[in-house]
Amino acid sequence: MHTEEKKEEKSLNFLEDIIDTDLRTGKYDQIVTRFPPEPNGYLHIGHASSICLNFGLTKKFPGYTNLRFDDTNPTTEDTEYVESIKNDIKWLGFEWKNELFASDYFDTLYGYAVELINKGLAYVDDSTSEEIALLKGTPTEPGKDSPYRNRSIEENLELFAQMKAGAFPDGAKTLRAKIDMKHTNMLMRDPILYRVKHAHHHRTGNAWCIYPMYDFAHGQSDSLEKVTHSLCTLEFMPHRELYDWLIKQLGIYPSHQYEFARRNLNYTVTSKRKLLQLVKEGHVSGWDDPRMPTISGLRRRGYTPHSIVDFCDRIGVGKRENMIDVGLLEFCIREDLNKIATRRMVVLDPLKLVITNFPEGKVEWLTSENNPEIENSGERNLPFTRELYIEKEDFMENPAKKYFRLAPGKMVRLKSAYIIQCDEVVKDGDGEIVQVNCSLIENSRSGADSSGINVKGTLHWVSTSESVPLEVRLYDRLFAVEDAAGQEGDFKEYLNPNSLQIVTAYGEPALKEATVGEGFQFLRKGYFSMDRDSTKDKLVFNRTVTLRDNWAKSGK
RNA sequence: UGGCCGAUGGUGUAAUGGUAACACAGGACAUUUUGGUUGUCUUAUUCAGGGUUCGAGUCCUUGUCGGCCAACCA
Repeated sequence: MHTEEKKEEKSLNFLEDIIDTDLRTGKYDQIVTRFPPEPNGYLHIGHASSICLNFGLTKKFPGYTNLRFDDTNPTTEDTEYVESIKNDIKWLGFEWKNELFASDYFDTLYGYAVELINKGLAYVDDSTSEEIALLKGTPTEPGKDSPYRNRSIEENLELFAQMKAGAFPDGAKTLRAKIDMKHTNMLMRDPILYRVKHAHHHRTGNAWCIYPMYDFAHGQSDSLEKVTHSLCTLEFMPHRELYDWLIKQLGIYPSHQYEFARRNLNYTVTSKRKLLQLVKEGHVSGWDDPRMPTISGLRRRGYTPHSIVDFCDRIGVGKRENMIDVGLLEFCIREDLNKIATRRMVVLDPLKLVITNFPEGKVEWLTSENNPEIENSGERNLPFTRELYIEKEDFMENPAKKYFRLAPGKMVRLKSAYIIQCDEVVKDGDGEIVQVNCSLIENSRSGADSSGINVKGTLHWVSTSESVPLEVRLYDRLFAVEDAAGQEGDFKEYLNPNSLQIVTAYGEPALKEATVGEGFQFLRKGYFSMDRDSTKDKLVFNRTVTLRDNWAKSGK
């Protein structure tokens, strides 16, 4: 109850405000939104924001959301993308009312075009692409009429029919709206409605050789579906005038377009074109490479749907250019995983530690909690042996001030095990530390500690003999700069060369039970997710995100 | 020399003419068998000038800065 009240008190964003007004004034009884991806790439975090917006609105207000594929350009689109898009939306936890395709409307759209011709509002243009561009003018200079602009309705009808029948090669003719070549909005300067494209379409096959342009498909599709609020990003703002013009001339259901600012994340790029380039040129392993800001990449990285939806809620929606700190995304996944991820101990960069007063060959089974945040999360068994691995960085021969890990003569606790004291440092011929010898304090076992000793540091550890080797993929940000797309030159020059580091790590045996996609907290190291590359003999884990680390932050 | 849109802490989002708020990030302390978590405290904000008003982040105006617009892409 109380939380619901709180929710209602939360102020509305500008779109909710519009909808709230439309509903209260009785303009609509319910709203209809749609998520309209083009199936020419995988969905990314920016799309997630749009999905949360469109579907979120119809969760909050009466109405529903359709999924509509904007598949009007057969040369770039593919069913592979259709499937991945559907999968990602479902994974995020949203359900669409109707699954639709702009290509379902090709017949209707053709009819609309004929209607415009009959009204003297469209004509067939023989100009080449270059000629059209030339006559179009520039943002500061008006355009000029095409010499084909005043063909008779009959001639236009005949030519358009021939275009459809396949009488002309690609690019030979277009159908254009007849609006105003001097219009200040470039999109109103006789926009192209249809182009000739002898291409196989992923759904209509070879049935068509002319395809509608975005502007002649999107608004009409919205209208046919009775979409009330058609949300798109800011760069489509100039299209709204054409959107409204077409609806008015055709006299069809008046959907309305509203624009919001697309979300940009720093240290990555969110442009399907650029992401496709990274995939095609092999800078990443695929669309779902864990470094990619795609939904599938984030999923493989170990992000949960909840964390992504939460992130989208937190960043909200606005109308200004923005660059969101990826740190917020990381906060969201840490917060989620902290509550749900099972704890395990894994040493990523091993240093051998010998407990000199512990018998050789003996295995003592200890227990440790699976998740301190969950009351009844149970515990698992941990094998403790004479030889252990600890993290290299958890030992310093000459400790810095305020370093409370292991150092000569110092004591630390081994998590869920004993307090140990460092007695001796062993080095190789090069002076590298290869081993530390310690002794354990007799009465200090976790849960049965009567030693009375208090130590500041607690280290994670694994048994050298009982642990399992793991491949661990340590991911870092894809780009070295915040805004790679906005830099001079090729954005790929700014890729972070150290975005992936692969190490062999040693994990406690309980990790053998892990399943693909399962998320863990590797104690003191971060959150990790088992990768699908794992086999029975080789377990692979992706680092989702590190833990917050105040010690590292303080500069050590 | 055009048109359209925008400008609130470092970042993102609120405040709908009436005390500039929330989250993240930053800092400090406490707690902690994870330098995690948690708790408490804290730093920092209305692009600039002019106007309307008892009162302006909000309205008007000028300027500045930023974004978008000249694909047979969406």
